[in-house]
Amino acid sequence: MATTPGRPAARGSGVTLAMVARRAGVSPQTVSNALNSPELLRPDTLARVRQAVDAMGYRPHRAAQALRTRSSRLIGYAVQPVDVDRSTPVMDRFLHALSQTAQEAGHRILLFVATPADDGPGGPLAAYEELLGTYDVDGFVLSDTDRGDPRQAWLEKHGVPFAAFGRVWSGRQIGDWVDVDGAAGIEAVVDHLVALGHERIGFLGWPRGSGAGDDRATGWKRAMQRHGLSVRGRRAASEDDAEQASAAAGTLLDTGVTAVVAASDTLAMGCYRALRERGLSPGEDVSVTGFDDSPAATVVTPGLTSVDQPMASIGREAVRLLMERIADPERPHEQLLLAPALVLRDSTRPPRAT
Amino acid sequence: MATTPGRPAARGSGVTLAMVARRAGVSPQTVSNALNSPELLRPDTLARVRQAVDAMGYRPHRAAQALRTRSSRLIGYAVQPVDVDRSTPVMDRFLHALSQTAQEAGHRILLFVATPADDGPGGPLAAYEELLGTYDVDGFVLSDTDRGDPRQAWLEKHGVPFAAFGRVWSGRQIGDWVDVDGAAGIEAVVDHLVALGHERIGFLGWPRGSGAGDDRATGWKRAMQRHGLSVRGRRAASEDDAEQASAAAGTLLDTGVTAVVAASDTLAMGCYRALRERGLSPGEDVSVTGFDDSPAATVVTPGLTSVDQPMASIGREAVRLLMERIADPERPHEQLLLAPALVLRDSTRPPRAT
DNA sequence: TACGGTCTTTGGAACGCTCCAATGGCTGGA
DNA sequence: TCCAGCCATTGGAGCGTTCCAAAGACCGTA
Repeated sequence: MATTPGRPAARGSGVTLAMVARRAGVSPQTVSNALNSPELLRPDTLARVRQAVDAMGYRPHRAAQALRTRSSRLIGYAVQPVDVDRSTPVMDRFLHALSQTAQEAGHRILLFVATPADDGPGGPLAAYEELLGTYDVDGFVLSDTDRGDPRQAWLEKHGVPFAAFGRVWSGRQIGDWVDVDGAAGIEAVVDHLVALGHERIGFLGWPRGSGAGDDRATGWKRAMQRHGLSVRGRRAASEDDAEQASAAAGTLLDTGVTAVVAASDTLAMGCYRALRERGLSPGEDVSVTGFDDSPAATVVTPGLTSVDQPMASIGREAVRLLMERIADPERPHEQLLLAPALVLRDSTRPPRAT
Repeated sequence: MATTPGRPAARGSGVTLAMVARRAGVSPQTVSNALNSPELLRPDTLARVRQAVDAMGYRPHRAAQALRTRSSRLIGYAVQPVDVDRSTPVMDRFLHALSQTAQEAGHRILLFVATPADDGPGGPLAAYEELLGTYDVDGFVLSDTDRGDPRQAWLEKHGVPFAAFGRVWSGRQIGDWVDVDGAAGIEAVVDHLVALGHERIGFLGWPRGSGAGDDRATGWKRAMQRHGLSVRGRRAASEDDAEQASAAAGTLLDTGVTAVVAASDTLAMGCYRALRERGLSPGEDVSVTGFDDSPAATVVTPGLTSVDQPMASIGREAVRLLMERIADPERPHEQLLLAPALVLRDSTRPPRAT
């Protein structure tokens, strides 16, 4: 009679294990077993307990479980400050996949802010340490891993389970990660352009030194060489900003390229701008491609051919890797490289007849 | 000696209140007081306890605190499925502000997925109910509130603290919320265009029925009337999709408008497309404005004049409202309307000489 | 009827913290 | 000297769960 079944009180049912036990005529431990190790119970007892559980709208108290089992079933994820959104145009999709998968595995995502720079006491790891110190989380999902990122090594050293979106860019590989094969994505782009008839294909990237950026540049170079095409003087670099990119793209265009492969959608947009400033039409006069398949790619005219990172799969895999690591800290590391997908739009067409 | 200060073990210090108490020569309760109600202690005792705390690297165990105080210090936030990203182009900023503010107030954000549609058992509220039943969260932050959204009423009825980003669009106002004054934002846009010399200003919105969309349309109408300008036949509508918007924008352009005010950046991009299809130049031939100041607005050519929603402030205020509601469930409701900021770029210029 | 073995259920304690009520020390006034 | 009154501190219990070890039920066999 405590609560109507199917419509438990919102704010915690107020029903405890002990109450259910009394009603079912068993001990609290048996109710606990009914929920956590049903195979231990005799079928009729199990049925009786389950009925009591349902009738009373019982829900276990997470804090009590966490205290006893020393596991919060929470996964920490650091949200990046906005001004570092360089490589995070589509993080919504990632976060959703993370939450969804975690939830299906009985866990949830806990957000926290961590300054990636060394400011704040204790450096960039202070926030991670804090969460662990209070037994707040069972592990972490990392993203935006960068060259010289201290996090993986630190977490591994302290025996903390984690899974990263992004490989380790310098030194030996550490821990479990999923990443996108950026080089392969760019190679697919080049192959596509070559199939259309392009030969003078430029690359507009970021300044050397960023892991993902150099990876993408490698893909371009590799594909060009595979097709026997020259890369000399066909490469320009700019920060990830449309205005700056426009200038860099200009120098590329002046070399007479018929297509520009950009390392990000933002850079590609800079290329659009450079073309328009010259009275040229993106797509028609010079083909342009981006990377990320951000909302801007769909919305712009002409639609931007881009490389779609499978964010949902990445999120799913990251959580899976973490769950397995938590279940078995000794298992061998797993490292996944996912292939991105080429999304064709109007910005890539056969070159103008020369 | 348990742990080196400044470098506590990562995985929970392993130090408990009782250990600190023993070392400081006081009772556990006194240590607890030192941390939670320092004003109760004699200064010298406080100092002694604090020293012990620091020396041993003590951190309270969140689960134990949560169990005893019946408060998890967690705030639930439902991440939207990606395909419903209509009004969520810049949620990253919002989430960051949420996390940051919550963290400063000693709370954290817990993500969960809730299908907004009625699918799944228990309808759209099942996920909220689940979180409450297990005492997982102290309250919720809502976003993407829509006409007929059942959440506010349900939460209020069950006495659950919450704060919404978005007013209640139908019926009486419920609970605490922050929202952006979309009408005012659009009015500012119109004022700006009028100041440039425009008179034939069209509005490209969403189909009637969405709260935010109708609000923005109202702003346009109000400003037009204030300036004594006609709105007849100057309004078109489309789903939030560049391709569809392009068609709708075309009909507007055919009426001879010199400027188009769009209800979103995506719609504005559709307008760019319609102009280009007609061999016209956005900005030069027809001024265009958007709403959201999404990344696309910066990146596109010409840069899109848009209305920036102060996502950081919204997130901050939402958490503040929630914290105050938790602290005092009886306090009168607070409802905030924040003014968005006009961001001028190259897409708005004086009309061509007629 | 007694007995070893398996399967099922139970009792008690413990996780680490904070609530509540009560203790003891101290001061100042009668 | 004694006691009321205040302040700082303490003891004990309990939040709701699961761990561990042990008890009981039940079976077939001797």
